[in-house]
Amino acid sequence: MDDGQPIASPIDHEVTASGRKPELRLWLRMLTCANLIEAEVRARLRAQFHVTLPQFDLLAQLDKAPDGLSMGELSRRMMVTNGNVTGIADRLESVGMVRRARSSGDRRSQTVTLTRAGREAFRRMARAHEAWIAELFAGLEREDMATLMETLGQAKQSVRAAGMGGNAA
Amino acid sequence: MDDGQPIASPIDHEVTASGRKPELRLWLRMLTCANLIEAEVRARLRAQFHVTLPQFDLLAQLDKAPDGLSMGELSRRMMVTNGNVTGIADRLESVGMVRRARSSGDRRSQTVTLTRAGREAFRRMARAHEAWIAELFAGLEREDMATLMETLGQAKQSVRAAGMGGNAA
DNA sequence: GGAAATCGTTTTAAGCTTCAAACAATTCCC
DNA sequence: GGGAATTGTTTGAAGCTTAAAACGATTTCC
Repeated sequence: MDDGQPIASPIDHEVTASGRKPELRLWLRMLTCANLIEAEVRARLRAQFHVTLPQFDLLAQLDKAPDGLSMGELSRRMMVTNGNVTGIADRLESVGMVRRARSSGDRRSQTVTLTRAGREAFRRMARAHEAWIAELFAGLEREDMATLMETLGQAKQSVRAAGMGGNAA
Repeated sequence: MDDGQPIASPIDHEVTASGRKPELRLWLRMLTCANLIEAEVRARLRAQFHVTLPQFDLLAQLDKAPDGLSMGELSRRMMVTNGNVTGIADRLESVGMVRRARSSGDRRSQTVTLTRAGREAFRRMARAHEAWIAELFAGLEREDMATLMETLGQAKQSVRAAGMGGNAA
């Protein structure tokens, strides 16, 4: 046989974080938490639907845009590079989940749409996905969820502010 | 020139999340937040130290283990697959940041250690990294940080419990 | 002592990701 | 109208990631 260790769970940076600044510990905890969930979702998408997480993300964008999206628009919405979208769309197209067609107005542009099969498959996945997430957070008090939502919102704002100010043009 | 859109920030799944279960919205918010920070750190590590995030993670593990670690132990601590560590260590070795040596006791095993240069470089990075994180969270109230830390801890527990029960052997 | 199982690591194939460069079509602007 | 800049997409190179298979060394256990 082999010894392969199938699913390697995500990084638990936290074990490492004893005598450090509280910001760092907070970051490591958030990262661990997000990685745990992401790994779980990724594994289930793969096992139950034979799709990768980025593929699921792309399908989700298209599902919300009945008229389809251009590659560039997809790239913006998913917030990954253009080249990245090209590859993901290629694979989804080769499986018949999406279709690409030259846009009428602008011949540079391609419009990507869900095929019927793609939409049906995605709907099934989305239902399951929503249930998984609820399941993963089931151990959380109603109130804690609200608190988390709120404080994460503040964190997000803080990060965006700092990221802009400290970095961008 | 070219048109390349350099840094593509991480996915803001949130825009997409209106009429959904609160768990889903919470998850999307957490993901956005983590992605924003990760992208920022990744970009800064690259720009200022010419290192990738996984490389930084590996160095961090070694820095805390003065006697070095085996490949397998690194893999466990970083919680990624063995093969993954092989590649990251290869690259760090080729740049002279780490060294690999056959273990004395067990000839299957390799012990990876930081070189002097590797350790010095890492220390510089770690200092900067800690400051970046503090900077990114600077907009957060002291109290909110504590709350986040606490509720994220609960979330982590919930996820781990569900991940196990719902999935593993 | 030797076959079988296990363990530590690397390799391989497939996919994701970025940045940068290349191309083509379009728009700007004179 | 025609050259220059811009825009939409793809391609290429490098690195990360996983799962699965391959290998060698070691341990187990008869």
